[in-house]
Amino acid sequence: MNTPELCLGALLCGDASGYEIKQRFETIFSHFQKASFAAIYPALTRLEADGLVTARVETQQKRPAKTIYSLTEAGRQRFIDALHESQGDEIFRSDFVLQMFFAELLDADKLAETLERHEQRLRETIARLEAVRDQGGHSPGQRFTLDYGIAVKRASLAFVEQSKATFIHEEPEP
Amino acid sequence: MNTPELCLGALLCGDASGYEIKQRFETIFSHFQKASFAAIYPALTRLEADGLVTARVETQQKRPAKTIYSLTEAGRQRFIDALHESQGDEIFRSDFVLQMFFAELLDADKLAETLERHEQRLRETIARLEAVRDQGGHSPGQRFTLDYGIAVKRASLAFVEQSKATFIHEEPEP
DNA sequence: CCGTAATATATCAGGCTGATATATTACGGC
DNA sequence: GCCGTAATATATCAGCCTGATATATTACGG
Repeated sequence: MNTPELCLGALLCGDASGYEIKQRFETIFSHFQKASFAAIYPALTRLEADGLVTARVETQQKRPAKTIYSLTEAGRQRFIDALHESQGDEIFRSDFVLQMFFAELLDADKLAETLERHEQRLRETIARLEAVRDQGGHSPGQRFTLDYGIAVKRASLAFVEQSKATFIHEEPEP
Repeated sequence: MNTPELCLGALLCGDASGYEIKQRFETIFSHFQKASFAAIYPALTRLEADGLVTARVETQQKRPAKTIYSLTEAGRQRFIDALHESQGDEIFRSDFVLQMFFAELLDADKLAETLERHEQRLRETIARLEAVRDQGGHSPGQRFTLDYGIAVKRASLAFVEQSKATFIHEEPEP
């Protein structure tokens, strides 16, 4: 899915400004999609021109004015169509795994740091997803995405923990 | 890591043409990195200009001539430096998870197909990684990347299998 | 003999990221 | 009361990258 289609999906969760759509990418979608402001704002302009969203300006007392976008019925249908046509493609790219591929070229110190840093990031991600899950109020689909993320990250963490012994050989204190 | 740096890594596994480097991205690196021809060829030209690789043309009896690239010592050192400086960033983007997030908007048929298609892809990926692993001859680091991929994909598969019942309600035959 | 696949390189349009810029307000510290 | 930092809100640009497409040659199966 490209950024315009993803914006339609974000707006399915409720009317929002470009800034608020970006926030949705960084919260509810954060573990499986992302988009930058530089992709979102032009996408919204284009979607409005195509009649898939409508825009209204909202002036705020204590904040800059914002342009709120709403899905039109055509926009809603377009997103549902895109969801049905999607092939469910996944992209995984990892510099961590690349580092491990060439583990023999890393200093012992750097290798240990790489593994521990990755472990820590996995723990943080798991904790964050669990916190969101435990807030409750999710649809079965939303719940699936959280539990799926947690299951996968836990498996990664377990594997890294278990592999540490193979790669890190503690030097005795001098 | 950007494409030029990744090409240096690919060349660490032995001299290669642009075409052969692409093949390495599709085999040994396939489960954690990727790059297209349109990124690889300009990268190699640039790396040669920077003295990080050398090029030689090799004419073949039964194939078009190819330009073989070799790492220079500077190129080797540059890659090792990049490996040490890398923050081990990971990118995961999944249209499958997006489909599940909005599972309620999918037809029952499409939802079942989405889950089964994803299951099948996971099984294929696991089988491919296991086949490579079972060929043997890998360094500990390479072995780690294969086992890590297998562990993560198995966890994904187990979770999807277990979740199917929640989302797919078999209609009795009419 | 024909079509398809593999080898080998190259390029282009378009999409996206990361960085940067601008303006406003809120808030904590001193 | 002042200053810096953070959050809100939008916008733009260079540069990188993908997907598609093009070209030429050879191998192979039907």
